[in-house]
Amino acid sequence: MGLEALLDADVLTVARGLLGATLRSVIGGRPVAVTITETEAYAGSDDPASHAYRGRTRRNETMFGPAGLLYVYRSYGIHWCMNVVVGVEGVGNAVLLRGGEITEGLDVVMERRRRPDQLTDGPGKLCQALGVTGQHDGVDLRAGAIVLKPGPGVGGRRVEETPRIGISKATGRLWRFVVVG
DNA sequence: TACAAGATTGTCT
DNA sequence: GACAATCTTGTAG
Repeated sequence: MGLEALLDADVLTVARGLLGATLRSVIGGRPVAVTITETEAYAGSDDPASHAYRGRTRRNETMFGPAGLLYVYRSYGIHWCMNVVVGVEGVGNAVLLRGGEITEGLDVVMERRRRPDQLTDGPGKLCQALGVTGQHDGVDLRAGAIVLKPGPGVGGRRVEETPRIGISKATGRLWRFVVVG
């Protein structure tokens, strides 16, 4: 599936479809690329766990923009988390990127993160690895410092569906997708 | 205007 | 396993 078609699909379909896709950033002249292995879907006004549930605010404004934008927000005042905005403009659907495997720029990531282990096994770490911060909120993922391109898929690996992490509402929804292995 | 809670992570015990 | 760090939003007074 091409990127355009994927971004137009249902948020759950996109969350699953982004597994195996490549996310590449060139920030400060240093390229880093990862294969996405973990995502979570957030469905705007229909989802009590979503930032967009209570309507549009200054912070989540990007979520209501057109599909293909990057929504970056600050978590617990310290970390950055990134989402891919999907669906129709004005709805507030987005897919949170939680984890990936580094395929390019490993040395850059090692330098950015103090610990050599656990490089990209969480949303905050993934952002730090790629060099993504709040100044990248709202950038277009088709062209710019950060580019998203659909991959060949997850291959033969199994995909797990589990409840989302770190939320207290709507935990019954299996909207987290993880590539096993 | 004040305060509690949150899509987290790193450090200390 | 517990807790601090630190900022934005929503709700209460």
